[in-house]
Amino acid sequence: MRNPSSGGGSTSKTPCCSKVGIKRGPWTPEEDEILSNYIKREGEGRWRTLPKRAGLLRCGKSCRLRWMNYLRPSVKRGRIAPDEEDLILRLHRLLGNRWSLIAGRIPGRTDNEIKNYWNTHLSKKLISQGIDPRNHKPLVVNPNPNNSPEVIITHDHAASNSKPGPKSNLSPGLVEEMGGSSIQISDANDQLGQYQNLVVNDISNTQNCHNSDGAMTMGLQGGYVQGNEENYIENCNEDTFSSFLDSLINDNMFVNQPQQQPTFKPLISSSSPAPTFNHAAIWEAELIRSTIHTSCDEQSELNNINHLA
DNA sequence: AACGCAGGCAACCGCTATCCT
DNA sequence: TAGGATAGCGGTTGCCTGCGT
Repeated sequence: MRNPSSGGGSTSKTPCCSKVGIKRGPWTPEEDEILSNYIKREGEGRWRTLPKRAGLLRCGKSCRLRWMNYLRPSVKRGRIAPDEEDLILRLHRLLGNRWSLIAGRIPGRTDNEIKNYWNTHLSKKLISQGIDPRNHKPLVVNPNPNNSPEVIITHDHAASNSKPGPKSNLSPGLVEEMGGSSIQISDANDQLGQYQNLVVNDISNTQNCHNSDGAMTMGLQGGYVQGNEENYIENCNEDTFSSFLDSLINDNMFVNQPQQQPTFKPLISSSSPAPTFNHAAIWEAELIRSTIHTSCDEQSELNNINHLA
C-alpha cells in the first residue's frame, strides 16, 4: 500500500517512527512471519521493545497494529456478511463511533476493518437511503426533482465533528434513549427503533446479570436530563453504564404494546426484500447476549465498558 | 492500450487511559 | 503523588487497484 519511503502522514508533525532505520509502510510477508513466530513463541505485550527482541525494524506501534489487525489467528478475513453488516449498523446506532466496542461484539472483525467498512460502505448506504449515518436519523432532503444529494442534517451531534473523546462520543440515538423513559423512537425512524428493540428485547429475556429492577432504572433516571449528556456521562461509572445498558435491554415496548408487533425490516435493504423476521436479528441478539454475559464475568469487558463511562 | 478518476483499505498519527515505579 | 512507559483508540492519510473513457 504505502510507499515505505514516502512516510505515512502528510503532516509535518514528528511521526512515531521517526528514528533512522525504522521501517514504515506496508509489511512484507517476511516481516509478518517474523512477527507471528515471535508472538506465538513469546506472547503479546511489551510492544515497545518487541521489534528489537524480534529482530524487526519497525516501531512497536506498527507491530501491534499489524498483529491485531492481520496476523492474529482469530482475525477473520473476507467480505462482511449481511448479518454482520446489520449488526454493525445497530451497534453503531447504540455506540456511535466506538469501533473497538463494536468490533468486540463481532467475532473475528477488527476495529479498523469495521471503521473502514463503515466509512466506505455503510455511511454511503445510509445516506443514499436518506439516513444520517452520524445519528441514524432521517436526513431532511431538500425537495429536488433530480434527487440530488443535497441534504440538511437534522441532528448534528457534537460527536460528529468534535475531537472524539471517551465521554462525548455516544451516539445521538443512544443519548436520546438515555434521556427518555422509553426506548421507542417516535419519529420517522420508528422502524429502525423497533427493529433494534426486538434485539434488545430478546436480550432481556435471557440475560440475567445486572437485571435487578433497581439497577435497571438507575441509569436512565438517576440524574440524567435530556440534553445534558455530558453531565450524565461524567457521572456515569461502570455500574451506571451497565445499568443503562440493562435499561435498554429491559425496556420492552413489545411487552407494553403487544399490538405493535411490527413488520421488521433490515436497517438497510442490503440483500433480499425485508422479511417479517430476520434471522440476523436472532443471531445478533444471541451474540450480544453472549457478550453481555461475558461482561458479567470478565474484567476485560468491564474495562471496555469503562471507556464509555 | 493508455490515461484519469474514484473507491477501498492498510497504515500512521495524535491523543487519552492505564499501568508501573 | 508524580511522572514516565505502555497500550489502546478513533481520525486521517495516501497508495494501490479496478473501472470507465
